[in-house]
Amino acid sequence: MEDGTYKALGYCKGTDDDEARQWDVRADCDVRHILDRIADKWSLLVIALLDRRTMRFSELRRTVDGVSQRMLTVTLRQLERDGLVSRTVYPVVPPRVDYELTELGMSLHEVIKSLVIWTEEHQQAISAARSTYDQRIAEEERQQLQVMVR
Amino acid sequence: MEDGTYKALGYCKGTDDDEARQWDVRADCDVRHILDRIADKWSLLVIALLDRRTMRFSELRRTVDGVSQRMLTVTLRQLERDGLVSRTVYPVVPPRVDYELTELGMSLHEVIKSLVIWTEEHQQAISAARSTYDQRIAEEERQQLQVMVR
DNA sequence: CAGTATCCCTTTTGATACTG
DNA sequence: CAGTATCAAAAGGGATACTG
Repeated sequence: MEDGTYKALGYCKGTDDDEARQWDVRADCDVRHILDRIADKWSLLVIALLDRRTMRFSELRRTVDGVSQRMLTVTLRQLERDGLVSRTVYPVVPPRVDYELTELGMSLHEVIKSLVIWTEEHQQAISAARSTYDQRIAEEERQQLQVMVR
Repeated sequence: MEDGTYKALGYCKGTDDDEARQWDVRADCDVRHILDRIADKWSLLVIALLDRRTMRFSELRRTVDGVSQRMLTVTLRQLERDGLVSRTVYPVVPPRVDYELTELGMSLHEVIKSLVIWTEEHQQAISAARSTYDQRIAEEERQQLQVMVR
């Protein structure tokens, strides 16, 4: 549960010949760590689904479909910590907790939306590429066997 | 090494009350699986760094900084399989292999570029949010202790 | 309902050694 | 150089039980 301690510090090295490349270049620690969090399976989905309206925990649990209670809780906590999602607890008898995107979260949502849309638009192309690749590999392996038999 | 077998099939359920939500909604298997691949730490970085020019394996290894040889290889293979990156082997004596984005990869690069830029632009905001959150939690824990002592 | 805490298994990843 | 193979360590994640 404790965070703040990052395992791989191998990233953080001084900038050397940087500034030469286009833009990402100074992949310093902060950006990398934030990207790691955002480029997370569940984070991405939660932000993608939390579009403009609040959702209750159970609603998210059902919507994200496949996420365990534990993972959803962990993910939401991280997003809350990063200021991307706000959490509102209503002190009613069957507990009720609402989640919604913050301003920051909404700006990220736009970007992630593009990513999801890209994926939807190109899933055919990717599937096709995979088939082609798999076939090529299978073919190559077959030929390898031929060679070994001789 | 064998792929094609996905662990969690819990995702893939029929569409029920879908179509009601904004856009992600039909988070069917394909899109989810592709997103999982793209929203990967190393994939993201490789695509981000592979901007418009070819790079050799060793160059990528140095640039991505922190990636192990194994992970870079695995990542590049996946990207190649997905048709996002092309791999060119030169049959020279110290082996030389060039990687570059395909058309498909370049279109994805644009989207990922937005994501990286967003991250760069908002890293301050996120850091601030984290500090605020951590302080709030620490404060709450302190108060919890107070209660328990009585 | 919305969690938290634990246990435990699986997947991921890094280190190391070896090869064309 | 650009991998592949193997193994051990670590992180991720599920199942279950319990709580305010």
